[in-house]
Amino acid sequence: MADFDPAEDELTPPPEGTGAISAHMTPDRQASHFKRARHARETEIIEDYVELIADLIDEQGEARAVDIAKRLGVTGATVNKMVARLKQMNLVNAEPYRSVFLTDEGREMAEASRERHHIVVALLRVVGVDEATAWADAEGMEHRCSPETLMAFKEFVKRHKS
Amino acid sequence: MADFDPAEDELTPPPEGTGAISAHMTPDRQASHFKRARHARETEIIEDYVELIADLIDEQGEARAVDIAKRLGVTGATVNKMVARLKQMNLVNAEPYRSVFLTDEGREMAEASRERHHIVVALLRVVGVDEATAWADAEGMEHRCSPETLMAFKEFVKRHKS
DNA sequence: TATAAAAGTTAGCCTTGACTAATAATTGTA
DNA sequence: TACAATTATTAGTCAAGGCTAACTTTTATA
Repeated sequence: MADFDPAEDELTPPPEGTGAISAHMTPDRQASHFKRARHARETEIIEDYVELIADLIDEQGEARAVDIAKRLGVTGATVNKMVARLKQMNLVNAEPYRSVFLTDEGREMAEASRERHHIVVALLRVVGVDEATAWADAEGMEHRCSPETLMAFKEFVKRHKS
Repeated sequence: MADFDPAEDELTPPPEGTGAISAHMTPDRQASHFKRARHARETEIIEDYVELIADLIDEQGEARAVDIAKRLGVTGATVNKMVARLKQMNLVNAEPYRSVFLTDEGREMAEASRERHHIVVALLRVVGVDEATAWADAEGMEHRCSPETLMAFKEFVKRHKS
């Protein structure tokens, strides 16, 4: 978690051939894409936890470790460790043997994440992906879309739905 | 790398509310989405390496560790370790102090990966994402699309490109 | 052809995010 | 209320994928 420097992350202009290098796709620009991807991998787990905690609170009034574990398909021990990390990041409040709550910051992240999730699902639906697949694939794609892409998705969906 | 069992990966039908649980989105179905996502995270690095090696071979006739490192934005030591792993997976052939070559299996993976990459870029372009952003975002999204979604993208692009 | 520069290798360390197993606390119920 | 079941915590392990530093091999050039 210390690999991605937004300052050096200039968006890379397109190559011309197969996906290969060109005058525009220099090695270090390509490197910045990969750094961006690595950074996304690191943050998406955090976002998944936070979004799920928000869902549980909304549905059941509280987010218990055991439910988080069940829905993520991991063990309670893993959840416990992760919650400690989220707490340290000031995304959740958690006391021993009590369920987990979101801080303002955490809720903000959850909302943002959830909105992205929905936009991606909507876009997939519009381009013809069936609903089940859309929900399955959105889990993952949502973390890799820049604000620009999400905005484009939103606009596109608005213009094309129904 | 031993978490995802395709056998239990039934696609999850959609929920109805905010993204929350419903009769269709049972906890273990949601868990399978997250397992799928974790699996994708594990394989995408492999795919990035393999695709990049293919690019380098096509462009320069060979893939040297130093060039791989430069384009991925990692150190040579990291590349070395990863190449050893790729070799063990029978995706590349590599001899000490020589550059890296793809096995048939590796080239197959590279082609598939590259094709997915291009489809995603094309889809993004069609829905209005600018070219630079499309290339940046495709790095990452390409690994998270199911065959169904890619097929839908392909069809959609075919129907909509100017 | 020496020798310096570049590239590759190896060893050792770190963090993340999983796991299991053992233990402790809480909760529900007979 | 006591006890059983559920839930949470802690400790220790593992593999992946990064890193740096030291060293070796190859390549290029003075």
